[in-house]
Parts: sequence; C-alpha cells; structure tokens
Amino acid sequence: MSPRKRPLPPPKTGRGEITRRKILDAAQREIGRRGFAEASVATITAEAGVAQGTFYIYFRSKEEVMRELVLHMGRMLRHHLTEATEQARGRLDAERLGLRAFLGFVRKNPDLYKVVEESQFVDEKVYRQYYTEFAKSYRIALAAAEKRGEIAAGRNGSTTEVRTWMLMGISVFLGQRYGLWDPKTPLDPIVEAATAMISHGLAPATAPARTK
Amino acid sequence: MSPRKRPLPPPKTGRGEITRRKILDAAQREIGRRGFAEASVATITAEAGVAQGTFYIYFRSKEEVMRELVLHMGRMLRHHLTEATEQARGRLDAERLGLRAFLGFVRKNPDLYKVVEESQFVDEKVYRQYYTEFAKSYRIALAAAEKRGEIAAGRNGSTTEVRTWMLMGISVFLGQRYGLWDPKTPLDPIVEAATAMISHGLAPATAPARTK
DNA sequence: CCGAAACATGACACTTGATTCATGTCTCGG
DNA sequence: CCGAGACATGAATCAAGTGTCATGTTTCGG
Repeated sequence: MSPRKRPLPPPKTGRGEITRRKILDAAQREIGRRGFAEASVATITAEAGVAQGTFYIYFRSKEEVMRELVLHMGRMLRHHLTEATEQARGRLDAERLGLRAFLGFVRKNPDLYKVVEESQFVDEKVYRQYYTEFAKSYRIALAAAEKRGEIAAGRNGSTTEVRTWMLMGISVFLGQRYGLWDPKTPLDPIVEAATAMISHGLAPATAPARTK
Repeated sequence: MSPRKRPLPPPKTGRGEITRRKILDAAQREIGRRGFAEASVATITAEAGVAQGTFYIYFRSKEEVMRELVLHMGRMLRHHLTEATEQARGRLDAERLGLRAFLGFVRKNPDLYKVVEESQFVDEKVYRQYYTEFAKSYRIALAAAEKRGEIAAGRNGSTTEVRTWMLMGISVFLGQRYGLWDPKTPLDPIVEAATAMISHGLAPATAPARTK
C-alpha cells in the first residue's frame, strides 16, 4: 500500500520554498474544507496558482501532503500549548490554560484541525503517532504532578495513562463541538465548566473526596 | 453534491431481505477494515457473494450504505447501553456501567465503530446527527441527576451541555485507545480509573470539594 | 400452476482524477 | 553574465471504479 519512502528533498532555492509553501497552504484549505477525497490535486494546484505537475516536484502523492500537514499541526499546536501553559500555577491551572488555548487554536485553524482528524482514515500510522506522542508528554506532566501531590494519586497502574486519554478526549470533543460546530459561543464559560469537572468530577460537593 | 433522496423502498420478499442484509454486513466489514475509499462496490458485492448490479437494487450509492450503517450503529448502541445501565444505583453508577458497556461494544464491533467515525468525512450531517441525538438524551439524564442532587450542580448555564460532550469525548477516546488500538488489556482497571476521575476529578483528596 | 412483479446478473460505457513527461524558463554561484 | 541545476508547465496517459442496462431467474398471490 505505501512504500515507506522518505519525503522528497526540500527545495534548494527561495522560489522553491515559496512554491512548496503555497501548495501546502492550498492543500490545507482544500482538504480541510472539502475532505481528502474531494480535494483533487487539480483543485489544490489551482488554488495554489501553479500547474498540476508542479505538485509532484514537492510531494510524491496526495497522501504525502497530508502526512506533512499532520506533522505541521503537531509542531504548531505543541508550540502554542507550551507557550500558553508556561506560567501556570500548578497542574490544574495548566489544564485550564491548555484547554483554553486548544479551543482557541481549533477556532483559528479549523481546516488544519480537520485534516488531522481525517488523517486517521488516510494514513492511520501518522494519526496514531500524532496522538501517541502527545500522550507521552502529557503523561509525563501528569505523573510529575501526581508525585508533587498537586493532583490525586491513582489507585491502579493504568490510572495515569487512562487520565491522559480521557483528557485528550475531552479536548477533542469540546474542540469539535465548540471549536468547529459552534465557533461563536464564548469560550470562557465552557472552559470554566470543563475545568470544574476536571478538577472535582461529578460527585456532589457534600461528599468528601475519597480517601486512600 | 447529494440530492436528499429517500432511501430505496425496502425489499418485498424474504429473499430480498436476506440479500440486502448480506450486502450491509459485507459493507460494514469492508468499509470498517479498508476504509470508505478502498472499499469499492466491487469488493463489497464480492464479499457479499452477489453481483455488482445487485448492490444498486438496494442502495443508491456507497454513501447511502454508510448512512444506513450509522443509523444501525445508533440503534444497536442505544439498546446496548439502555440495557447495561438499567439497574444502575444512581447516575455515577450508570456512568460506570455505561462506559464499561461501551468499551465492550467497541471491542465486539470494531468495524461498525470505525464506519461511524469515518462517516464524519463522507456525510457530515449523519455523523453530527448521530452525536447530537446521543447528546440530547445524555443531557436529559444528567440534568435529572443534577436536580436529584446525585451529581454536583453546575455553576453556569452551559455546564450540563459541556459535561455531556466531555463524557462523550472520554468514551470515544478510551474506545479508540483501549477498544480499537489495544483490545487485549483488561477493561476493569481502566473503567475503574476512569470512573474515579469522572466522580472526583483530579484534585487531591485533601482539598474538600468546592462549596457553592 | 401461471404470470406479473421482484430480484439477480455481469459486461460495459463513462467519469474522474492521479501521475508522468517532454519541453521550456528561471536562479545563482563562479 | 553563463551554464548547470532547479523549477514550472499542462497536455497526455492510464488506472479504477461507479452506475447502467438488457437479459435472465425466482417468488408468490390468485
């Protein structure tokens, strides 16, 4: 299905850089809006303002462009989140700031975000890697916070991993619901409600939190 | 793009019923495993053991089959969850039982589950409807539990809706991680860890839950 | 047990769109 | 300011797969 070839070598001139970027931007818009199947190389290159053949100077196939976009999103988002959570006052604060930043990011880059989600059905490997890598650093941060006592220690061995995926699922679904589908509602009340649940759960306030 | 036609009339004979079902089953497997793009009508009918043309006696297009499968999954899952949570001892218990049942369902029907996820990129409308309908009944159940005092009341107006989507996101992501990607790990510790977080959140036990 | 309706067949006409390639044009180090 | 890459073009090639249809076969009510 896919000969695991390296990406084509990067452009060597300034002109090349620019053209490649134009194609990548156009692909992001086209694939994000119309979906991978509908976005033909023809429409991408038209949108980019270059000839069809030019596409193949920089990418081996439509799938390769998609991979590239997923990687790009990973870098962008990571940077965005790192910056947003830099001066958090502890883990729970970081969760709040991170969620807030994530939702903002999705609203600002809906096309790119959709590309990543669709990548699951085009190149599952790159999609898994995207989330697995995210999970890895997330998990490390959570484990550290547990050790520091900033968040509750888990009961069993899988707790930290499970929490990681739960938190990612929360972000993704809120991103879908309020980032993509309903991009106008103010984010602050949403983030507040979400943070409260992440911090204290659904149990009523009267019941004291569990003791070890 | 898509003339919003009614589905083709159902078969009138027993033979027809059977053939239609064979095609639907084959489509579920093929689309689930290979993805919508790879699963051609040719491979679906081959898998079903019927001729290509037979497909079009029952479905207008590949997309229509997909819609049908999403609806089918909705009915199946709803039934499964209703049954599983029937004798829950309260909302938090229902969450635990529901999550457990959901993960089991995904492990038992990975193909169908993947079809639903991919439907997002084939017919977004049916995908949104799938989740929106789920959210509606979920929300009602949560609101009732809030009123009964079984779970904490929300601070702002969006709390219940936000919680709904958070909980769905948690299920979906755990379903992906432990249902699809890692179908062997025992579910119980996962469900336990997840339930603990849903109930009490991440905040350390020493801090009392917030007061109004 | 008959005939109309329902169902089944599979070859094929047609679209569509990805990828290639022969032919130029530009860039830039020397 | 020259020539060897580097880059760009877009028409042509080619593969795939969808949906149709003319031709049978089966079902089932009367």
